[in-house]
Amino acid sequence: MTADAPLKQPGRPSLIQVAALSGVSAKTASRALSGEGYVAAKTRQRVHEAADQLGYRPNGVARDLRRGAKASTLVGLISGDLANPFYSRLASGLERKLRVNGLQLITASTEENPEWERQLTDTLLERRVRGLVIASTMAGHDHLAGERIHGIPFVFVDRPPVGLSADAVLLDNRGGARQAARHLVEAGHRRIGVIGDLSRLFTHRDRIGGFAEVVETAGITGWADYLLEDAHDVATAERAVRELLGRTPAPTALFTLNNRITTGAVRALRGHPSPPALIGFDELDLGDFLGVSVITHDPEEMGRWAAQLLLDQLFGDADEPARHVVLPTRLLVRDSSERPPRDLGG
Amino acid sequence: MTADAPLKQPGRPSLIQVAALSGVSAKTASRALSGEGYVAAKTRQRVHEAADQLGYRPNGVARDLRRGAKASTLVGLISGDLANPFYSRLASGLERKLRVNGLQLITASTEENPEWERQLTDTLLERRVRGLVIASTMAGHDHLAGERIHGIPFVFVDRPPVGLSADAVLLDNRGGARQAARHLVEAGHRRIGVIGDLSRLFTHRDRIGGFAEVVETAGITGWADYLLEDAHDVATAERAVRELLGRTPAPTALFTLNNRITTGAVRALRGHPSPPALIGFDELDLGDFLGVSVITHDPEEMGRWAAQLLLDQLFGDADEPARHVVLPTRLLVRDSSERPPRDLGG
DNA sequence: AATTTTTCTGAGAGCGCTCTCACGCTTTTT
DNA sequence: AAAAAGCGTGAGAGCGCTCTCAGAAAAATT
Repeated sequence: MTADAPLKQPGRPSLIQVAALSGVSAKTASRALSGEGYVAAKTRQRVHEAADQLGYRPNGVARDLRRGAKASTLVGLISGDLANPFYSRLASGLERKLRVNGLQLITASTEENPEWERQLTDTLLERRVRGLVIASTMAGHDHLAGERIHGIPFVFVDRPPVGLSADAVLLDNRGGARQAARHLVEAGHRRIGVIGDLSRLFTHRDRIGGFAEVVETAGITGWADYLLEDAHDVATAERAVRELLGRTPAPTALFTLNNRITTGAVRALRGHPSPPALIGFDELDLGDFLGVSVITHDPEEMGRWAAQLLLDQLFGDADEPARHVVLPTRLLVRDSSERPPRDLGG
Repeated sequence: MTADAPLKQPGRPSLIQVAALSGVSAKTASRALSGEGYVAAKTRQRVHEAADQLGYRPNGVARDLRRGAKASTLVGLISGDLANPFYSRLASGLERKLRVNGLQLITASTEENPEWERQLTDTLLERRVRGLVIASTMAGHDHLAGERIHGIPFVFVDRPPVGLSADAVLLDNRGGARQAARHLVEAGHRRIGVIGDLSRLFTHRDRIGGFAEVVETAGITGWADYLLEDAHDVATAERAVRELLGRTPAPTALFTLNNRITTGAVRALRGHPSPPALIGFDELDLGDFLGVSVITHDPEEMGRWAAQLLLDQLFGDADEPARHVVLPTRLLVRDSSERPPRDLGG
């Protein structure tokens, strides 16, 4: 079952056929259907009837080709994982702001696979979407270098462009991690387990960097022994946390570097007699309910900003230099981080 | 800031220019870049170098126009709310199955707004995607009547087509609701609060229907007094549950008709001295953790089936009649539904 | 009555690509 | 030696639409 099977295509009616049936020229039919220019009322009606009768649907591909990319109303969002509430909220903010400006959002998921990301960006760029918003999982973006000049604007979100100057909306990952670390250190924790996502991701490295700053300033050495990386899904994170808690001495606190990992940690800590303190990056769906302290931020706002930058590129001065927007994070203290450090081991 | 601002388009290089730069005809350049047909090795290289130098990117719109819709690799998914884990899991199953068949998935969200759904389907159909998967929020689908014959295949998911014969993948909503109702009734509950989504949604009506069957057979009258509808988001659901619990007599059990509503109920029940039994439709993110009984099913499987039906339409016999696939549900009993009915009132 | 202006329509070109058809060159087969 | 087959390339058409340009008919102005 491959792409060459015999598929029959009865052929859709074209504008020409609608025009023929209603006894006018193609251009007049076009005018009647698009509502542009002068068309006599009864001509318009005749054309519409013919179109309905034939089941005509305009060919947007041909229209786009003729009009050029600037006519398209589609904006693409490429993200790693749509199931992640962070991205779906970002998409939601983005979509709303685009919609009020007459643009439609379509999204595609790469599942953090650079090869698929490349294929998807290529497909969308070749299809001449109006603009592209990318949460990239790739190490470099040289292949996009020509795009900005050549017309299709794009904006990076969550993760910055590498080897390329382009608009971006980022989070203050470093600052957020510092807030979390400071909170734990000030509560007296010295052994803090850190569970991170894919180590190649920029956000991840920045968060570890912020954490490291604070703990090293506090004179804590050997913190890296309690660092586990590449826990990309909930199950892996859960296992990583169990592993950390089984050590001697065990960490008295945990810092989980994104929402999925936090979820895994919550699972691992369930029913634990003396759970370590816990603080996670990203808000959690039932975070308040579960009493989990988090470094929170506003994904919708990130989406809105991405839309704004895109709109500026579309309708503003094309010669503007690339802009970076950095959004703040906020420490939200709930129960989970208030557990004092109890020294169990050595 | 509208769509007519002065936007400068330096113009992207076309195949013609690549051909000119490398001293060959357009057709040869096309062959060299697409890797099809015979091209001398050094000609191919020359063309590729010229393309790189100019920053050439093929115009997929023109290619699609020339080749016809059958060349496209894009399949669209239109759903009500991508942030809902049900849809994102569905999208995930769909995407994977499409990908191994060389197709790419793009998704668009309607936020349950029929007008936007219409716009998005139109846009995607006009852009000649290869196929369309729709979780429709519309009351009728006459406007799609011509599509199946005219070429672009589509599959309905979660919600059936109305006024139209088309492939669909549905859930056994009625059966699932019966399971839930039976479970509660057999535990002795007589006053069961039911909180539902938008009453116009097919899934919703079917679930209420299944519930009604069971309770009426059990001789329970007046159940509709405890039915609250149109709780489309978590907050509304939470309020609805509080309202129900404040009544005299209060319901001894709750049946929440989808995951968002269940989440709202969990919130409302937090810290309640004697919470009613609870069972929800759809699995919950931390359902096992929270101990919430649910009617569960497999959204990924639904996505895979949708892909299968689409592929069959694309590569199989075009004259096949429309098919409907109904997927089973399963009762998953956890703590929340084991609370016995205690009579508080009347 | 002659003019300008407004309303309505159509012929023809062309967006950028790939397809059909054709021609020449080289290598292999009869 | 000729014919047949395999390679490598290009001219020209056309996918379905909208644009430019232009012309005719109707309405409004002098």
